[in-house]
Amino acid sequence: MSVHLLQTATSVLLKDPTASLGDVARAAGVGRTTLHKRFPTRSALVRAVASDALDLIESVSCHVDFSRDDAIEDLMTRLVALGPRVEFLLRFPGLERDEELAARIREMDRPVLDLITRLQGTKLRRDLPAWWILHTLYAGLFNAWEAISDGRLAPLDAPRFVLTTVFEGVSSAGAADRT
Amino acid sequence: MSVHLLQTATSVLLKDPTASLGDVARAAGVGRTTLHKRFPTRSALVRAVASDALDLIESVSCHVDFSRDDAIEDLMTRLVALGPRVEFLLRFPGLERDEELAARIREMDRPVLDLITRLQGTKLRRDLPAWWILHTLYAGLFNAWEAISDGRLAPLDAPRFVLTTVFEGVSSAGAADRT
DNA sequence: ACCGTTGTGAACATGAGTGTTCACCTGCTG
DNA sequence: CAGCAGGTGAACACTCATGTTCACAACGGT
Repeated sequence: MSVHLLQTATSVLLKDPTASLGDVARAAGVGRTTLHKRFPTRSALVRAVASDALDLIESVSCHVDFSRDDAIEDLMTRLVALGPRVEFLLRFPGLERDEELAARIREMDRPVLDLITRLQGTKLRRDLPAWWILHTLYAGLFNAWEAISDGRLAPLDAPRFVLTTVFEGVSSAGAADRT
Repeated sequence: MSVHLLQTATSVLLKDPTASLGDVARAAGVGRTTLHKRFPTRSALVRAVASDALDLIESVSCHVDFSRDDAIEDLMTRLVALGPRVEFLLRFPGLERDEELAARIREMDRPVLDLITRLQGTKLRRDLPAWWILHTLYAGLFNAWEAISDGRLAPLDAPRFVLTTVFEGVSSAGAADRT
């Protein structure tokens, strides 16, 4: 019930961040009054959607063994599968102005940043800052989600696309030692 | 005068897509009435800003020799320098619903897509679709712009970051043949 | 000095989103 | 059956962005 409401709100607000609460309620098949009862204000709804996305990420990242060297591959594969629910976090405008959410996001990034920094000793290049690599990973996720929702990319192809692109790049030089 | 107005509108609307016309006018140091006189409606302003960004891109891409093999590097380097004015195009929500703008964007993408397809015969990997490579390039630009506006990345470092990351990836395997 | 242009502030009407209340209905439980 | 929790639509007041009009000031050209 309530979870379906959040899912609907996510997709509606993601497609049009200026959508009215009436639009959200109608899309979810509930009355606007009911929506207001569960989320008193618009910002409360937005916060709930974002918080739900963060919960989703946490529930995924706690299954990842960050001590393994292929932790990034594992994490990315799992994140790709989450799709729009999480895309909301990176895309919804003005979300970063909520200090509580921003803090949770930073806290969520920390283990990944640590992992990247550690792997820069072995498999990751050292001439790029860890934060840049992190953002590159996110950008790859973002690309995949967008392509999937546009129908251009099959969900099952997505992890491979993201990982090969981010790790090996689009130059054919890197592709040689893989084929 | 009018160009400065568009620049201000770009940055204000980029920071907060829901900013009111009053906010834009105040940031530009002009009266709201004046803004209304130049751009009768809000959507007219948005379209003008987007159109300005497209003009900017066209003025850059006409200096690029698309027959050269390093055309992508050239194009990316020039695009990175444009910064927020163009970021608006990729970021402002609902922009793709304007069919005229969408058509101009597609038309703008076409020569780049052709270039990518051609280069997939030589320097670009063939196991990824051209559109994916294009979006990966855009994602790199996006990352750079965001990092620059956050103050984390020096504008002069940006082209190198984007190009090495997109072409060679973040894995240290590709970095070996460069160092 | 006159006049057209351009920008400005003030004021107003309008519409939409929002938050709230209320009366009513439904289904479940004791 | 009574009571209660949860959902619903209707109606309301309120706020705010928006678009419009108008009168006034500044400026440049004639």
